[in-house]
Amino acid sequence: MSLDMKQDIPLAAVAVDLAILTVREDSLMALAIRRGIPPFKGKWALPGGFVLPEEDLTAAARRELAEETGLADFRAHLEQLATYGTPGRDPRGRVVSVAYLALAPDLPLPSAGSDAAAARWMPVDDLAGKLAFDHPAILADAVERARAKLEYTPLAAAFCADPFTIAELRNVYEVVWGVELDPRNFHRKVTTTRGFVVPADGTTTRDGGRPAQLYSAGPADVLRPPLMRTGVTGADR
Amino acid sequence: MSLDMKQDIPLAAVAVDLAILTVREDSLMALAIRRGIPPFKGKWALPGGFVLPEEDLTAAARRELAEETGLADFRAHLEQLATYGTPGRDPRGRVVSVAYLALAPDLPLPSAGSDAAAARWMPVDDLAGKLAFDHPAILADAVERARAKLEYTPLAAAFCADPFTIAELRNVYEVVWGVELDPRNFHRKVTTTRGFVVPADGTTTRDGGRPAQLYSAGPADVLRPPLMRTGVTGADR
DNA sequence: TCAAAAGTGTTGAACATACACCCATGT
DNA sequence: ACATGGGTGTATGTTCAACACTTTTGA
Repeated sequence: MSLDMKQDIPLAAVAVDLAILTVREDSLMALAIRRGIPPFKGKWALPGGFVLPEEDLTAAARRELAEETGLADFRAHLEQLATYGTPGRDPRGRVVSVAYLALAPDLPLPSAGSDAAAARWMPVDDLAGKLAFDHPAILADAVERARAKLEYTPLAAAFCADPFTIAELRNVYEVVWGVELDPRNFHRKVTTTRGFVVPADGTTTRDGGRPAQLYSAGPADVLRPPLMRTGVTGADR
Repeated sequence: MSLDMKQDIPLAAVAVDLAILTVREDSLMALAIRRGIPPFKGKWALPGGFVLPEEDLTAAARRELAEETGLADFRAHLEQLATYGTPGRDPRGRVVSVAYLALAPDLPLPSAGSDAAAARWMPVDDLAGKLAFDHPAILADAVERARAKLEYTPLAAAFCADPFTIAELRNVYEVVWGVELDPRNFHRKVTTTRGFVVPADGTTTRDGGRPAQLYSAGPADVLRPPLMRTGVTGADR
């Protein structure tokens, strides 16, 4: 059953790397680990590791996510980002890395992972020049994907601890996009778009001022209709 | 330098598979090959092959594209789609496949590829139940990606032979989306969106009726501004 | 002359933006 | 009382969808 028995098929190591993003205060952050082993020992990198022989790619990503964040049931959106396999991207040899994008609320400071000397949130802007391997490119692609996805999916809620206020959700957009949004129009848009958010029990004054209604993310599989327009006309949707 | 010298890192074969889509007459088609070698000999599959030891993933995809279509400089849009690595997806052993999506104009019937007994365009709907491996899932993802990308990028032109008429471009949307678009509104929308298409020399009557102005795809790197709306309000763009 | 497709003008509805204004809390 | 943020109402502009109408060819 082994591949190399059949004929001369080149082999490679397969890894997963994770770009775990969160919104903290007023900047977009990513989880970085300081590498405890060569190559690039002592440098910062995205969390990741090799895929086990009988392990699915997504399972490997979930495992790394749990390991690196230190939380067993870390609630986060996880999706495949892209695969990076340029020869020479890893000095150890041919390594093809499947990168995953995770969006997480700004909750627990991760305790140091097993094989990581240190793990911490760092602003993506600071991180761009610090990362080992081709991780700067992976991170850049991750940020771009996240920015784009906020435009046409209700995914922003993945950055918020549940339940959240509309203002907290708005802050996600403002930080990720680097723009200011009108609180009143944003409130209307988000609350009137069916399936985007659903009211939760209670209110909070943690943001100051008048108590704010709490919300949860809408059911994941609910259709999110005119969040986006046709863009080319005439489609009757 | 070999990986297995360092420690026990599991290895896998890395392949690329191509979902090459085109719009023919009135249906969306994909290029399929009839497999000439086991496994699944005689069954239909997406074109693909193993990545060479010192070959970049994109280069492997381009190589396969050229090989399978039989054209050296096959003009087509090519982008990475997703990576499929579930254990057992290939009976020969652990094979991680990086799938690429290609959008091509309906031009030359491909001559049979090297290791393919036959290669032909087939409607994606017919193909769904016929493909080997997990290729039905790959094709489904490819079609979904293509559908989505038409909504917010000027990519439809990749399906058209250059230069093309607005009606031909409209046909792409109608076939890919399975909807009817108003020719008049579509014409206005496409021609007034800056950077989407640029007028080419001459006109044609190949579609019958009054001569139609010919167009080419807009410069790839031109910004495609409000092809999509903010979707969440307030961003001043 | 007629069919067929290209292309323009126009109108009402839907939606986005901007902003006036009121509400409910903590201090 | 007043500062702070939550939330609603409303006017104005832009875009979309529907469709009447004119233009230019081939048969």
